[in-house]
Amino acid sequence: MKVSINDVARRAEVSIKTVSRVINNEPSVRAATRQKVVSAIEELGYQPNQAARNLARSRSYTIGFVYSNPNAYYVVSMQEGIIDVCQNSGYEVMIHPLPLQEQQAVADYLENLVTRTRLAGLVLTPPFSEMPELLSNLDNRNIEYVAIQSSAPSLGGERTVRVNDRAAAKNITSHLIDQGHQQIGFLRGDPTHYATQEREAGYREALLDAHLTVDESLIYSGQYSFESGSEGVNQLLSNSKKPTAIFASNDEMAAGALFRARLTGLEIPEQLAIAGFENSPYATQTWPQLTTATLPVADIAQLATQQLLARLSKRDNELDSEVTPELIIRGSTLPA
Amino acid sequence: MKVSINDVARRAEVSIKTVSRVINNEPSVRAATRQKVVSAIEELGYQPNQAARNLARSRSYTIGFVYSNPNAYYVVSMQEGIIDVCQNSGYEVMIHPLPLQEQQAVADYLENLVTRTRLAGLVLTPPFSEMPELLSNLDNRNIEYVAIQSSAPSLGGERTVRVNDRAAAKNITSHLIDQGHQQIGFLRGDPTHYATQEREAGYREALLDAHLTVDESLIYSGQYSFESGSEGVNQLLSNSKKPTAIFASNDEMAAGALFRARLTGLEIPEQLAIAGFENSPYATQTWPQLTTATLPVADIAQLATQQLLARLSKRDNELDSEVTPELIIRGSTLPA
DNA sequence: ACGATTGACGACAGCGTTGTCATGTCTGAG
DNA sequence: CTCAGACATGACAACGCTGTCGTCAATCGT
Repeated sequence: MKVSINDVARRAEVSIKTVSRVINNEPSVRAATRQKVVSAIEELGYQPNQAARNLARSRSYTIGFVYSNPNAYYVVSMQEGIIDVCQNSGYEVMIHPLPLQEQQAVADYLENLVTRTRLAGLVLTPPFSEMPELLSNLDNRNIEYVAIQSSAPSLGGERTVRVNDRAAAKNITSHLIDQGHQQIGFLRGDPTHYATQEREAGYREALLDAHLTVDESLIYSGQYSFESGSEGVNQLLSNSKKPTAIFASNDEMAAGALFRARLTGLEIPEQLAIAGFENSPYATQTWPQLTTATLPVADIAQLATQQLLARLSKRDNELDSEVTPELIIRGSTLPA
Repeated sequence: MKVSINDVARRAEVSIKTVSRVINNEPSVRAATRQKVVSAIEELGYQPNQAARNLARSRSYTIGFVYSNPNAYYVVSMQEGIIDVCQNSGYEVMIHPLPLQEQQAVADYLENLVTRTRLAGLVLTPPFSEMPELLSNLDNRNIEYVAIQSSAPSLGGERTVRVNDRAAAKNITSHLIDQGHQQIGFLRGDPTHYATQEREAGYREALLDAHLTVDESLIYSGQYSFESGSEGVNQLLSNSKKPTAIFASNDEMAAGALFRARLTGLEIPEQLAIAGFENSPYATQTWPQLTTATLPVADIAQLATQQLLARLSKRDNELDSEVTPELIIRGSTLPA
């Protein structure tokens, strides 16, 4: 049932250590010997025991994915990207959804986690990846991580994959302006995410670039949820100055907005153009479908994981670590 | 930085073994001694090294979650439920999304995985949990698991949490009948899931119970996707005998159906009633909202995990392991 | 009051690897 | 043909914990 390195050694008529060398692809093993060992391993169906390796090397080949995200699609895509890279490098993934708490508490929890399980490294997503104290805490405690964040803050220096939400938000807003809109409403997301500020900044920049003034009454603060999108459009439409277009901070809000706007009897996009952000499944399941920016979540996850693994094995990593979401134009802003 | 059991022992002036006893809550430690050790542990911030424990006990405290599910919401809910239980029992969770493959290949992969990482057990979801050969394979190889499945097959005997999809589907169909519908269309999901057959069986049973005949031309085979729901309703409506109500095998299909039906200009539910299954986010994001059955995914996950952990620690588990989704009636079948 | 039991603890040997260092073997330069 | 020096291999001690068993003292029954 359980075959150990010992059995392999005996079978191949070499020492345990030589088997170990073969397993780890170390040099200094004659080809013939290596072959003997490889055969023995195959014949016996030997699998190295991870726990023993971890103990001996006092490090593990498991990384943790830390998140606190209400959005299932995002979480799953992230996981897929991470696993994808890990599987090709012999790493395993442990998931750690965490409730939102004080940075200090999170840091303590993570340190505890890492020392207990000897996690090799962490992949952090917003909001954790954007908590400055948390990151420097991890730095101090010598915990490897990579933080996925919006471009602006750029905390954590090298250990970062940044998403240029601002540029993308600007592109979307500019697209609306190009369509002739002058009164463009903005549905802000949860203010505890940095992405929120970035998307808003992009919105503002686009308006300024087009020499339009920013009307604060056209900005509504929501929560990235369907409900808050719906509520937001409701409020903006009751304004004296009604928007002719709305840019929602994510697709879920945009879907909510669209839902409510159509309830009110508005034609989309003729009477109200609506754009989202993220290109989540929502974007194609509304009518009309949503103009949005595609956040290549799985790509980001892969990039982040590659960067982390590279650092863990002390390889240098020359991968680009900034990603700009791409504009996708659909019916919700462009009349058929 | 790294404090070992040795340091604690020295500090508490006891033997290593006694510290071990305290950590594992073993009896035969005098209260005073225990207290000394506990203090030492706290003062030093000691964390037992999992790898070493795993090696010494030759078993691990990590369970694997094995799935292959296109539905993000389901996957995440599952994970939440599992983690919930695990955190309270000191277990960790490793996720293993798997491509769909031959049962033998999956079994080999899983065995490999388990012997390599010494995973304590597996939580299997459809379709893996419903592959008879796979399950018996795991049985033979002495790999602990719990399989979440529709009630009918009941493979794997005790190691199972069953969802009574059939009863729930029957309830939904009966509800439609109660509303006076006689021509009820059915959108079937991916035939490789057992759930698919169960839901269809429930649909048929309800019709028979009401002395209605099952009209095969009112049954469309789809894929659990939005697109296939849309396509399905399209096809059923082009029938000579048009349905006045449609029961879709999941909410995503129902949303697709609703989307298409409204495009065609039909009033929902007046001209066409639509019901889904699962109570996913889709169900509340359509207009009108979907009548559906709530599959308490997180509860199921918890139940399954509890059962697995109970078995792992050789405790007896007296938990019920069958769950029937509950009917939720909303606007898509009930005029306001 | 005395042997017999029980309870509290420690010594020591693994668990299955890897790292270090010593040993033995081969190669090529002189 | 000889002898560094490079290469190939093995012995042995960790890694940090748990299981087993032995020891000793406190407790019990009679």
